[in-house]
Amino acid sequence: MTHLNLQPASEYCETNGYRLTKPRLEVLKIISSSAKPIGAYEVLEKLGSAIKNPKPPTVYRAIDFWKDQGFIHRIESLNAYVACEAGHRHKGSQFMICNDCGLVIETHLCELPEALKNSTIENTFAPSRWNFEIHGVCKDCG
Amino acid sequence: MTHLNLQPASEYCETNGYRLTKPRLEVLKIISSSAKPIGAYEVLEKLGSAIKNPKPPTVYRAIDFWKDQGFIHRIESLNAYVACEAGHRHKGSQFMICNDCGLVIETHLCELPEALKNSTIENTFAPSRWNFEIHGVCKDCG
DNA sequence: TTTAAAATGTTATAATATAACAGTTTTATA
DNA sequence: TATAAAACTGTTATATTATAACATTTTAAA
Repeated sequence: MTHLNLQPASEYCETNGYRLTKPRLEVLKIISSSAKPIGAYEVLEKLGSAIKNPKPPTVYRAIDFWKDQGFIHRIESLNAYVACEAGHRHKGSQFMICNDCGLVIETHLCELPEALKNSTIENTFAPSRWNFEIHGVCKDCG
Repeated sequence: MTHLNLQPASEYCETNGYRLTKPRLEVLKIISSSAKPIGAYEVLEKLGSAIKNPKPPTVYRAIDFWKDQGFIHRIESLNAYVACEAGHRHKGSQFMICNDCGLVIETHLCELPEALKNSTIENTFAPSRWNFEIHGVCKDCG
């Protein structure tokens, strides 16, 4: 268990009129408890101990819900999901992914880096969301 | 057809002792000719007019080959592939993806942006490759 | 308190990707 | 130039990831 504080999610649902249902709660627990990004079908397996014979749509719905609300992120290069470390909605995500041990470090930027901002302005492109995935080797593996 | 200059790829193979086989050539042609990122199974369909009854592994092998050599990139958030616009190997990719029309603009950075570099150094993480995908709206759609 | 909205349950299937192994083509070397 | 090794392709099957479609249940609102 890395960081299992479900209160923000719970409060968020309360405040915004979303239901904190059992599938949602359990899926968030599973993803938040995972030290590493976790695949949807691994979540599904684990979900089996809280919910009787769950099916893929149950997992994907909950994943989509939390993703939309910014509580989890999808690591595109791994087809896997991680709990957001920031605990708030943000437009962009940055991850450093260790190719050796699978550790993922989320870094926090509130803005697009200048170099990219400049290039988007040059191209007159209006960015709304972004996802940066940096692969490499973490300090323990390096 | 956006930019169908196959000579660099051909020369690259020549120089490095790789074979420019029919499946490789045709797959590169198809991806290079596409104005938008193209999915593997769409490549497979198109490949049917050059090669008799091709199968997924044929496409994926060629895709993996060109990807490894840096001639094409995978857009992770779209499960699709584009020809590299830089025409050289580079450690990182940056894309701006229009959510309206699907246009993808590849931008060229030789280095990680400072803001990210700093955060990787802080975390003592050694980056080797990266992929940045920025979604938004292009000037024609905006 | 019934109605609408939100959410789940369930079955089936779509979309993306790879494993495994036989066969072929090319290259290197004897 | 014969032959062996390496690189590459062909083919069958299947794994992995994700969603469509529709019936049912739960909750909130009128």
